Amino acid sequence: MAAGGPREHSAEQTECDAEGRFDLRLERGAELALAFLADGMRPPQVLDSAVLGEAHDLAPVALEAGAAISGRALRRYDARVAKARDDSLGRYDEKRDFERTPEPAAKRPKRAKGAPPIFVVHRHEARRLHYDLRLERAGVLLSWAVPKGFSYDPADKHLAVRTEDHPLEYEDFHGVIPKGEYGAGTMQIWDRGHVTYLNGEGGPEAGEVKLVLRGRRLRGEWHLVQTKQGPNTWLIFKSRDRYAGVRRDSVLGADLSQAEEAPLRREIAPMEPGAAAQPFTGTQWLFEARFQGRRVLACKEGDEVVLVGEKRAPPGVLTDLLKIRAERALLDGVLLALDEHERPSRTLLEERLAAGGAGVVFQAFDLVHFEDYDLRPLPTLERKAALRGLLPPLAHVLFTDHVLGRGEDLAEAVRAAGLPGLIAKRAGAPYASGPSADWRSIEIGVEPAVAGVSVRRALKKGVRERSRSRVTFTNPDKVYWPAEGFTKGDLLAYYEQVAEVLLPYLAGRPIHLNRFPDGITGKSFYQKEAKPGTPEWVRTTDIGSKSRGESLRYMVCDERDTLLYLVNLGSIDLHPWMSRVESPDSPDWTVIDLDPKEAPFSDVIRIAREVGRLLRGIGVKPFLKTSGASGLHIFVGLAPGYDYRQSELFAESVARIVARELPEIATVERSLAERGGKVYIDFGQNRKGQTVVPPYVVRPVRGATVSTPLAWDELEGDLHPSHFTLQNVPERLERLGDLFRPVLLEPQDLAPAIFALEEYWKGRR
DNA sequence: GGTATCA
DNA sequence: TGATACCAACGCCTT
DNA sequence: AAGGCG
Ligand SMILES: [Mn+2]
Ligand SMILES: [Mn+2]
Repeated sequence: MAAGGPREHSAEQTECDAEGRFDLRLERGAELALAFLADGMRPPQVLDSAVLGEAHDLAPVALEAGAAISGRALRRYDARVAKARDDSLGRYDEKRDFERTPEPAAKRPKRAKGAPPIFVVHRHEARRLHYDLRLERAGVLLSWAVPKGFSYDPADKHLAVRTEDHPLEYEDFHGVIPKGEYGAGTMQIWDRGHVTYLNGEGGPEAGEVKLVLRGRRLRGEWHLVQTKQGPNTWLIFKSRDRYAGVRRDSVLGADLSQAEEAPLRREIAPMEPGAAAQPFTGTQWLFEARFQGRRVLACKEGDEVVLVGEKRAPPGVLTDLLKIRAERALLDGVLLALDEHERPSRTLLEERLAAGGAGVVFQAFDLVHFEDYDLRPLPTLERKAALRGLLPPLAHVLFTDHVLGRGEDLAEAVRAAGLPGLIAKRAGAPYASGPSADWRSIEIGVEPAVAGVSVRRALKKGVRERSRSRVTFTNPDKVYWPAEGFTKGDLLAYYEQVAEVLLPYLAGRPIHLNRFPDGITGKSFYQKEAKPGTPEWVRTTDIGSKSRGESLRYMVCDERDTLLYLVNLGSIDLHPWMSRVESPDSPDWTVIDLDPKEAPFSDVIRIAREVGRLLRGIGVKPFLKTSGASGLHIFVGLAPGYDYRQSELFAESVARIVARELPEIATVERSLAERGGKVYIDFGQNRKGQTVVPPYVVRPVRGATVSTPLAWDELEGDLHPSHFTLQNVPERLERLGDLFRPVLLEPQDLAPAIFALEEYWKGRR
């Protein structure tokens, strides 16, 4: 093309200009950053104080020295500790007066030769709560103090301070160490079991220990790594294996301490209801819906999965069973097939089993055995918690949820859903064989299900209804998402469900509405002002407007009813300010918004990783979520007192640095035409009166996607915003909790980060 | 989506 | 009473 | 002053 030459040339020109501007703007950013440090922010001490903050209770010398002395003091202290440990247990004896402490003196008893080494974790309520991990090696217990405890999320790296070796007898010790003695406070055995060293027994000396732990809380592969800080400063984190994933400190997130160590026996007689009953309410009981299907025990042992006594095992169920978080497990449940109304059908089940098993799912409701433990002695509630933790999200193996106490409410919901009945289970009862009085079958009169209302939805809805809302819902059947068929009622039901976790991100903040009274394909409009006719219980606040001189009466969504009112107005997502009425000029978070427009989502992922890496590198903890539309949001919670200018400048510096590091795929260019298929790193939302959607709001786009907090290690190839919708986010929330909550609860100081960012920038240039 | 106004 | 009209944001930047 | 952008 004739015009190709000149156009190419001008593109080059533009790029040159852009590069030039980048540098200039970055310079300016750095200067301004310095300027507000001078503005009275505290001097930078974050890098060392972060370490001290973690370690100071465990390193008395560092504590005395105070924050100012920083990492050097720690290293000196560590060196002394290391030297003193030359005689492995010498230091242990030295610290203790055995006339006063109940702890065992070091005698080095012999263990049976060839016995597998053990580990024990003490929960130690000393000056500060911590967990002492002790590993048997060469006749002593190597010990680490872990202040923040353990996490099954491999992204969580927790400080572990190497402490003096303890004698083997300590594995059985628990009790109270008297005041004035070393480590005064209560010491409990939190977990124990066997350990295998994956990289040999020399790991502790080499600065890296890879372990497999087999306990009731800690299981699977863990990794201890010595840091550069000093010989006693280590990190412990979960390695990736079948148990890894969620942030919790015990495998399955359940208390298995009362389980009985035993081999797996698959030929048990399943527990049955002892008698029938009418719907009732009772605090000792939990209630599950009863599904029409085929009762079966599912067994996994290594790579072998079977449905006990069922020859026609559906392949989808079997492959899903391979994915549960256990080497060995026995699950109790029913095989079922759902018709087009999501209602289980026996005839359909028989048909589908005969046809090879497609469309058949296993609805699990109990966990009988897990790894080395017979769970039958555990209370029903604990077994269900274990089962919930055992199951990652699977298409063919599903968790049967329950309600506590309110059997009559569930009966209502179940009746509306067209299911045959309930099972009541005594919450504290063990798992028995055969009929038991601790399970009761509850029949309810079948009523034809309301057309179009799915079983799951009806169950949730019915059980939820209790506190009368002040909001009357209009047009609940209006279709808001034509492609998916989701209605305004679905949207309201979603928000009712997540209100509790969403509200903290809305409370106290003026709110902008983007209303879609005719669904996502209809016309929409923005609204800030509370119109006359707004219920008097909706909180409002007057905020001056520059362009029109007068002030506007903004709404503030403090409560659940306000939320539902706003949603009923046709608001699909909600747009709260980043600052609150009480401090309107001080944002509570900084956001970096990644907008792909044309760019592939894999580019967004790469850029987000880079932003995360940079932020962590300057000492702040970033939080990640999907925007719900097409991109990602990275949030940093802010300590009180920063203004929008500082917040934006910080975001701008980060955005420009990352755009410069990934020039092929990232840009800070605001004009769509100039972006050229790159991901837009938008820092400009950090202004007063601008908004970015908070987590858990539904977006007015195809798929009814939800802005969903993510763990950083979910940033992988097949991640996509479309995976998180109004249908599945409540379940995810139930499973993972609110990953974003630290943004509000653990706000961070920007000043040290800005200083570190400058250092970083200078070093890079 | 809600309200005012009109026939 | 039902049908219909009308209304519901803004700041900042580029051209 | 108008249009783009979020
Ligand atoms: Mn301790
Ligand atoms: Mn965005």
